[in-house]
Amino acid sequence: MSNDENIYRQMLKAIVEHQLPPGARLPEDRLSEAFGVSRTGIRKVLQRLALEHFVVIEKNKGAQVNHPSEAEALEVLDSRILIEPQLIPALLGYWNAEHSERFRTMAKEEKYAEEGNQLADSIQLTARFHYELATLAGNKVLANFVQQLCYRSSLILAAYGTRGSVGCDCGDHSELLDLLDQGHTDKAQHWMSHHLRHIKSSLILDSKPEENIDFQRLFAR
Amino acid sequence: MSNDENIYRQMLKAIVEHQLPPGARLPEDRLSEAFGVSRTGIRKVLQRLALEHFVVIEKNKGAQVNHPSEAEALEVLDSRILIEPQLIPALLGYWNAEHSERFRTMAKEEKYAEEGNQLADSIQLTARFHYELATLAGNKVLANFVQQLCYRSSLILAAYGTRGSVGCDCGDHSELLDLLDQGHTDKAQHWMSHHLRHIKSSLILDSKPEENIDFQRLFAR
DNA sequence: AATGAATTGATTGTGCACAATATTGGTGTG
DNA sequence: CACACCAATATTGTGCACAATCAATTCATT
Repeated sequence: MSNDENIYRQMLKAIVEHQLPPGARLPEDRLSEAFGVSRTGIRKVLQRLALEHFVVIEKNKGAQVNHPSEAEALEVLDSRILIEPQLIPALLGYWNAEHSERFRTMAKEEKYAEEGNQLADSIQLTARFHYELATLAGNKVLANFVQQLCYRSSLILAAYGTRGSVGCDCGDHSELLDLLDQGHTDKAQHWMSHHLRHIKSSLILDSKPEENIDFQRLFAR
Repeated sequence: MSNDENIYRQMLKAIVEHQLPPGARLPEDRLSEAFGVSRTGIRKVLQRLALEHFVVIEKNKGAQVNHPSEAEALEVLDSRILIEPQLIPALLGYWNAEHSERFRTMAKEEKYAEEGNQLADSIQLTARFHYELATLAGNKVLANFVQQLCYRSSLILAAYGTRGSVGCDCGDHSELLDLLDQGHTDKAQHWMSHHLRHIKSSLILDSKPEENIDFQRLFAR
């Protein structure tokens, strides 16, 4: 694996696992000495992360971990609600016992990680479950997009999640696997939709003013 | 607008308008003197275009305009087929006479451009119609993705399109606007789906070996 | 004491130079 | 003549230095 790619993954991992909280500044000097490369390589990685909305770069002010706006948070979840259930029919065309086995293992590990309060593992496994499922539908373009949305969801949960819950409390992912094993397309789609809506509605949107506070309106006489 | 952004747009424009054909090499030196900036700025733009799949960068070999594989072409169209019709319900929630007016103008310009064989304008307007419609659905995350898919579709048509047709021959976009004006959600969704499937099926997939040409087989005696 | 200007320090933006790598054409040898 | 090896050229990869910009503190003035 190329060196850039390596740095990229480490930073992405740190962000989605909530090691680097939303809003954390990311000075190029510090990072360059941490990874032992020059600023050139760091900038490349930061620009990529910025395009994927994991960091934001302000001109002449540098990069910081993106703190998603409420609107962005809702839109990411809505995107998943629109796409992921739609992938189930294609997915079921390929579904077999081997896949079932693999995902059940993953769901178990995820459950243990959550029960054991292993935040990082729990986050990774929750995201992986969703985007590996998406990958099985056979469309790489969509699968990559879903993967990004899943990682962005992790970041969103860092900002707006109920502390302790990094994903879904409503039962666990094995319920979906049961439906897939039984070939219940409609029910599986419905489950997925409900599942994502549940996550969306569990976000704590306390309407912090965020950016661009409108003082005109706030202090209108 | 920042200088980088300006260069980015010019290059993207050149690619989607088929000025730079799929497979064209993009040497950094040449570009840097063309735009009057150093290679640093060019590399930044090229890396962004690579992430968005408009160019491909091979390590130590530089960048060239992406020549989408058949699989990629089909996946991009399938993605649009899955997403765009689903945006119609949300879209209709905001639809009004003003929008209708704007899009009808656009559809007319598009028609003239196509009849006048103004390839570049025709391509731009076709793409814009779709992604501005997507924007109206109110989800920026999805709208941006659709926009990318539309531009990638332009590139795909450069590689696999029937010469002369850069979009849709099955009637034109004003048909959709009629359905939207009448508030026929189902019919509008169906039209969009049909429209995109038509474009997909019009691709000429002649199974060119593409990359990694198997000369063994090609010149087998 | 409060306000505004100026200086300092830290950080990012950009160009340039050199190192690393791939490709092409040539050269020598079996 | 065929083959392998080597050299030359062109192009990309990476680090570094300097310029530009921003934030904060200090200083001067009223």
